Amino acid sequence: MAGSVNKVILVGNLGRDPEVRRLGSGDPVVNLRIATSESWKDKQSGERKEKTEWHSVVIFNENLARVAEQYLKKGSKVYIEGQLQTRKWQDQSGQEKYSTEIVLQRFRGELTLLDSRGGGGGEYGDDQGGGGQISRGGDFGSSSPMERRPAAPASGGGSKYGDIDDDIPF
Amino acid sequence: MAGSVNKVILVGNLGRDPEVRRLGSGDPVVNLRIATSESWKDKQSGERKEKTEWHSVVIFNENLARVAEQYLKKGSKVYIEGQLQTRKWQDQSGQEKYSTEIVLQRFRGELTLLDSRGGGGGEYGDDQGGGGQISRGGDFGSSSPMERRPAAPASGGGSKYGDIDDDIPF
Amino acid sequence: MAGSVNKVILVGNLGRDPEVRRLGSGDPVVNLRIATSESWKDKQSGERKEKTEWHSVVIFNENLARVAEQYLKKGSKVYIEGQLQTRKWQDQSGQEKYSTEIVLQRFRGELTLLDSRGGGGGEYGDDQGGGGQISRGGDFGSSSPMERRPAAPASGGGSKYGDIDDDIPF
Amino acid sequence: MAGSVNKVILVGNLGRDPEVRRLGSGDPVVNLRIATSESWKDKQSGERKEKTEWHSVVIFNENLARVAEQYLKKGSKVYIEGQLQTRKWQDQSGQEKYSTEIVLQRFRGELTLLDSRGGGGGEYGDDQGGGGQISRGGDFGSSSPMERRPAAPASGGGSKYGDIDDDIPF
DNA sequence: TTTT
DNA sequence: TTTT
Repeated sequence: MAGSVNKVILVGNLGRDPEVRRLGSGDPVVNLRIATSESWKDKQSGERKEKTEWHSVVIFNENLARVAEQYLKKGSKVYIEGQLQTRKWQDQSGQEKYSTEIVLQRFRGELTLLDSRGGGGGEYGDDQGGGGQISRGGDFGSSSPMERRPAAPASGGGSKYGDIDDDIPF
Repeated sequence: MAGSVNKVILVGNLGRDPEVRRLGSGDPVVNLRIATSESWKDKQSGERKEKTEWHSVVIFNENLARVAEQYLKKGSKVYIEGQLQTRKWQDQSGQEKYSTEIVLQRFRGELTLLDSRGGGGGEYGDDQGGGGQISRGGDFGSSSPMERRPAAPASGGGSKYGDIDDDIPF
Repeated sequence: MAGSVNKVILVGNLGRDPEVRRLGSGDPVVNLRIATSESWKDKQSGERKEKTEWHSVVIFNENLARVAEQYLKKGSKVYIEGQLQTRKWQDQSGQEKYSTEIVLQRFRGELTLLDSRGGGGGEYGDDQGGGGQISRGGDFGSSSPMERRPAAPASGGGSKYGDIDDDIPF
Repeated sequence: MAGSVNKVILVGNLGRDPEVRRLGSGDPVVNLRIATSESWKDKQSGERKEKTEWHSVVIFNENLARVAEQYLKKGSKVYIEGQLQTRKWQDQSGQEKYSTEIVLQRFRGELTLLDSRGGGGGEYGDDQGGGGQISRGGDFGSSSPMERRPAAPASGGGSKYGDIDDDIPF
C-alpha cells in the first residue's frame, strides 16, 4: 500500500550473545534476542510486579550486522529500530507456525549501543547506508554548501564490506 | 527491566471492520487488522513489486477503543502507536501457538485517523488518559501558568465512559 | 488539524542538572538540556568528526517531572519522548525571539533512565497517566479478563501527587 | 556522543507549496512548512479549542527532495521522519537568531505521502538510500537466501540521480 | 534468555 | 553544557 509506515523502536538488553549466520556472499546476518520489561505496583496486593517481553531481531543490514557481531554480547543494552515481519514456517512435525520478528533490512534500520561499559557505546544508522563506496566517496568529502551542514555519519569505504572503522564512532 | 522501550508505530489501512468484544465491565476491546506495504522495483526483472504485511492490533485503552469502534471501518487509514506483545495459546488440537500483537494498553498508545473522507480524520491520544473526570476537571479548567501552555487534548467527563465528545476533535 | 502527529524521540545525556521551577499549585516543572551527537569519518581528511546537538526539554507531566527532579543529574543518559513546540518571547531589548522545545505535557510523553550507575535506570511513561488515584484505583486492582493481560505500569496513589513509589520500578 | 538518538516524527499538512533551492551540484534541497495540531475541549468554557504548531523541514536527502518537489503541494498530508537541528543566523540588523528545523540528511529520513487524492500516496524511505546503483544492482536482483526475505524498496539506478521511477511506488 |  |  502506498502511504504506509511499519516501525518498531526497542530499548532493551540482549538475553544472549548475538547469533551470526553467514550468507553465500559472506555477509553476516545476525539474530538478537532482546528483552524489554515493564514494572508496576499491583493495586490489590501492593506488590511490585514485572513483566518481560522477548523480541526476536534479525539484522540483514550489513553494516549493522557487523557492528552487532563485533560489539554486542549477552547483557548489552541497545536501541534498535526496524520493521515488523511475520513469516510462516513448518516445525519438524509439519505444523504451520508463524514468527513475528523485528527486521533491519539492507540499508535500513538503526542500532545504537547504550551501555558505556566495555569501551563505550556506539551509534550506527542506516544512514551509513547506501554502502557503495563509489557513490559515497564524493558524498562526504565535498565542501559543497550542503556539506557545511553537519554531514551524516558515513560508512562504506575501500574494502568489500566498506571500511568498518567508518562505522565505529569511538 | 528498568530502562526499556517497546514501541510500534504503524500507518496503514484496515483490512476489515473493527472487531469489538466487550468485557464484563462493559468496556469495549477492539481488534484491528492493519496492512502496511512496501513496493520496490526489482533490479533483475525491472518489475515493480509489492509486499504487504498484516498486523494484529488490540486496543484495551478505553477511549481509543470507543473511537475505533465508532469511527474506523474497513479501508480506514490510521496512525497507531502501541507496544509489542507475544502471547501463547493453544489451537483446537492442543498445539502451542504464539501470536504477536500490537497492544494499546489502558491509558497508553495512540490512534489517529488519517483519511479525510467521511468528515475528516480525528486525533486521539493516551493523553486523554487517566480518564477520571475528577482528576481531570481541574487540570484543564485552570488558568495557572502551565495552562497558558497549550493543554493536551482532554477526555473524561460526565458519563461512565467520559464525555466521548471530548475525544472527538472535529 | 485532525489527523496529525508531533513526536520527538531523544536518547542523550544531560548537560547539566535538571532545573526545577514550581507552579503555584506546587507542581514541579522541570527543564532539561540534553545533548545528542553524531560522529563520522571525513572522507577528505580521514579525520573522525563529531557534531553535538543541544535540545531543550520541558516537563509539565507531573509524574515525570518528579522523576526527573529526583533521579536525573548532569551526565545522566535518558530516553525522552515529547512533542515539538515553538514559543515566541522577547529578550531584554524587546527583540522577538523564538525557542523550540521538546515538551512533555500533562499525562503525555515518556522518560526512561538509561544508565545503570547510581542504582539503576527506571522506566516511566505517560501511561502512569491519568493520575487520579480514584479512577486508577480500580484500574489496576481488578482481576477482570483485561487485567490478565499485563497491566501497564501504574502510578497515582494516596498523596496529592500520587504515591511516587508507584512510579519507581526498582 | 556515542549512543544517542535524535528523531522527529511528524504527520501533518503542508501550509504552502514546497520551496526548492538547487545546490551547485544541481541537487535539489527542499524546504517544507508543516502544520500539526491538537484540539481539546476546554473544561472551563466547554469550548472546543485548537492549537496549531508549525514546523520547518529541510530535505537534503536527494531522493526524498525530488519526491517532495514532484509530488507535494500545499495541503498535502505527509509522514516525515528527520532529526532536530538548531542553527544560528543573523537577521538584517545583525541580531543573532536561532532556528530549529527538522532535517532529512543525505541518505537519511523518511517521507510518505498520506493523501489519496491525486493518484494515491507514495512511500519513500532512506532505504532507497545509498543510491549507488553499482552496489544496489546486485542487492535486489539476487536470489540469495536473504533476498527471499522481502527486499526493501530500492532506488538508485541508471541516471545521475538514480532512476527516480524506482522511488515512486505507484 | 536480559536487566533492575 | 553531556557523552565517547
